[in-house]
Amino acid sequence: MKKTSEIIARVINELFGSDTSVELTRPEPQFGDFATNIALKLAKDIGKSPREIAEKISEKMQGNNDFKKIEVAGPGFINISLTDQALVELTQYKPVASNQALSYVIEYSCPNAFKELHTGHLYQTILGDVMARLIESTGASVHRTSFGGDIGLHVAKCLYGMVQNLGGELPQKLDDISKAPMERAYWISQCYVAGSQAYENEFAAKNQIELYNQTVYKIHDSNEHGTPIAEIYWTTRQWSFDYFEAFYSILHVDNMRYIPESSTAELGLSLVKDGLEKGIFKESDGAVVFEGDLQKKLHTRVFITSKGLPTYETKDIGVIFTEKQDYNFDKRLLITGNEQSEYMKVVFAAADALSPGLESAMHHVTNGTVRFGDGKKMSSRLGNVSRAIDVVNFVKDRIRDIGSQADIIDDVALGAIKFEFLRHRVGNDIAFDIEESVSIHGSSGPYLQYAHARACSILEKSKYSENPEFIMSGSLEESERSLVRKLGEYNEALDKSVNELMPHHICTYLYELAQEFNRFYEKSRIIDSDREILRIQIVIMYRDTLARGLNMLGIVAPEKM
RNA sequence: GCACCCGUAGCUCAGUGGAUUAGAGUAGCUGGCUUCGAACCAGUUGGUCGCAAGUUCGAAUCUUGCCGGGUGUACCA
Repeated sequence: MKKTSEIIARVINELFGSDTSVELTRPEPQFGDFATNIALKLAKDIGKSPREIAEKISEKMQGNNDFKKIEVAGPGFINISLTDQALVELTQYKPVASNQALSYVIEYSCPNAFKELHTGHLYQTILGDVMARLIESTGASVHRTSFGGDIGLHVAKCLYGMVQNLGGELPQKLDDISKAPMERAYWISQCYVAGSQAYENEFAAKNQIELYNQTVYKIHDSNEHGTPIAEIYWTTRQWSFDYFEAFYSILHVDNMRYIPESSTAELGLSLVKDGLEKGIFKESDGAVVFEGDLQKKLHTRVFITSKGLPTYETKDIGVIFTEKQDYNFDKRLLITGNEQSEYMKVVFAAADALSPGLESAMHHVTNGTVRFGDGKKMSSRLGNVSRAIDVVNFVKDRIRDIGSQADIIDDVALGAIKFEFLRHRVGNDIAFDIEESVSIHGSSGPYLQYAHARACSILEKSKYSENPEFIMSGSLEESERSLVRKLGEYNEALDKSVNELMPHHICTYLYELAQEFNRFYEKSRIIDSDREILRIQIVIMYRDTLARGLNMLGIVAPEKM
């Protein structure tokens, strides 16, 4: 594709002396393999009719070995058909690792300690993992981080609930709780709910919880481990971290470094106080604020409260600089829900004021919220529907019902969940219909996994499947050509996903690819056909492309299912 | 009030740094398995791309104004 666009650019330069980059699109197959509207774009500058320009360009392109046919269509589109040989070459193209020297930080998932992961975390963890894979594919070194609260009111509420549950500040009683990370997390979350309710309803509890809030800060300040309440705090905090690890491993996403808020508050606080002296921050009603700017569409936000406590803003400043110190990132990608979009603009602007240039190195991607397509059905079957683990288990059960082989149920269930989340454009809300997501028909993870398994099964039956070289003699038949053409588009879909940080392009592509294969398969006999050698080569390319795409999405491509 | 995001077929979504005849899945209807895995394929029904104006040879896509939905708007995280 790049090669073709360069050829056209050169031709334009020779004809009209202007330097332009030529963008090619993939038109309907009947119009050719590539198309460009460059003539229409040039018409104004050159002062000739688009059609005339297109004719000249196409004339000059004739005779190139890669092109079978070049036509001018409509108002001045140039439609290009490649030779079969050139089409096959496109499938061989490998993208170059262009970001080898760059250091990336990508922060996502970000659950609070002492809480369970909900559906939003599930989505974001999957999305962030794929974003990281996409960036890794360009050769950059990627550091995955997750940032969350291990201090604050929610922790105090939880501590209160735990103490009630244990019958006092009795850390030794924690031994009676399950050893399993998921069950421990469940217990902690139950305590949080109880503590939360007590906070709302009981005056004495509210006072005690506010005391605990102070206590937790003190525990950190003095690194206190001796008191019973400190012991409960440190132990269950670790349980929380263990639970995160356990959950990420269920999802088969790479481990990330969890940066707790307690470790960034101090750094953030000192940076903001420095900034206050430099006039970056201002005092207002006893609080330290970053003043908004109507032009830049920033609103004013508090960084240090009038009581001297750091807000989330300051902790976020802390984590930015922690990551800068530890990884010296060139780019920092942050993924959060889109409700934080305005908030984060302010934090980024403040960070940039503290260290000029930082803002341009940071990029905030916001994801939509996960809604439930059929709320009624969900809640009756699942109870608490917002828990991530319930969604995972539900999908596993459904996949099991369908009758998949036991050893790949987890892979298929995860494939279903991941694909369902990833096929949507990032930023849009996701209507998660759980029944639909486990569907094995249509645009789904299991459909693609099945497609892969089927290709593997065909290859197993042919004696030519070990042949690594693509040998082409003669020309491609129509159904072969359509599939080869589609195979060549993988790299374009990947590039698009990387450049836009939009994984759904790969999803769309893989589904189209599988459909194209199924059409080919209906029409063309493979095994025992006189074109078996050629067709097997195409199936190999197909299987590999499918596997590469699925792996990029963090989905296992099974050989059997 | 102001700011940001969204509005495409009954439902779920692609397509939105302009382009040839708006596409998929799903639901409905029809046809195709003694044949390489039918978890499939083919055909069909279904759309004034929220509304209106503007820019252009050309707008789902860009601009403006409305309508509708969501979110955010200083001491919670």
